[in-house]
Amino acid sequence: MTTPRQYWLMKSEPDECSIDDALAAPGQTVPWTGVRNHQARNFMRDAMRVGDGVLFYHSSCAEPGIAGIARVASAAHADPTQFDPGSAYFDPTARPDSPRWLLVDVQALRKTRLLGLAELRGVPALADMLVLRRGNRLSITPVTPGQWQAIERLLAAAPA
DNA sequence: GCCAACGTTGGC
DNA sequence: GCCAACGTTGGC
Repeated sequence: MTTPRQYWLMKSEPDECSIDDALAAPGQTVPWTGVRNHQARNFMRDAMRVGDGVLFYHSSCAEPGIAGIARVASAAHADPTQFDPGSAYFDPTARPDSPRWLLVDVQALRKTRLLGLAELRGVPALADMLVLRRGNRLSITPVTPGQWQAIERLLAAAPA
């Protein structure tokens, strides 16, 4: 029995880790540190599998949108920044024997042209995409196979 | 800087 | 368990 491949959108602030930063990292792989939301954490813990597709999204920046394609490269494991008093993500309530916060490693596969929110909102097949919802704040959201294919079609039709 | 949306906190 | 206050997110 094989687990069907799943797809995700993961937000990163490019000031912290852009698609270029991820591609420049050893193995093009970065630890997805700093998730401090239970729902997003639970997606990583309970639903993500190595090899799942990832839309690498730039948020809180001049040009928000999908900036690259990546894959989930590890199972969920403890996010070390929760134990680091010097980190902005330090969580004094987290204990090493029972970490509260998890991360997965994400391997960048390629940079894409920036698919901005206005363009994405113009694609009927993406109308229900969670990241396009008003008030959406969740940093990791599931993407349907149909949405993933629509993104691939957009990129194939206009690669740059 | 503004502000809508939503999560968290804490008094009761 | 309710809910108002507050903090954070994130596009604009």
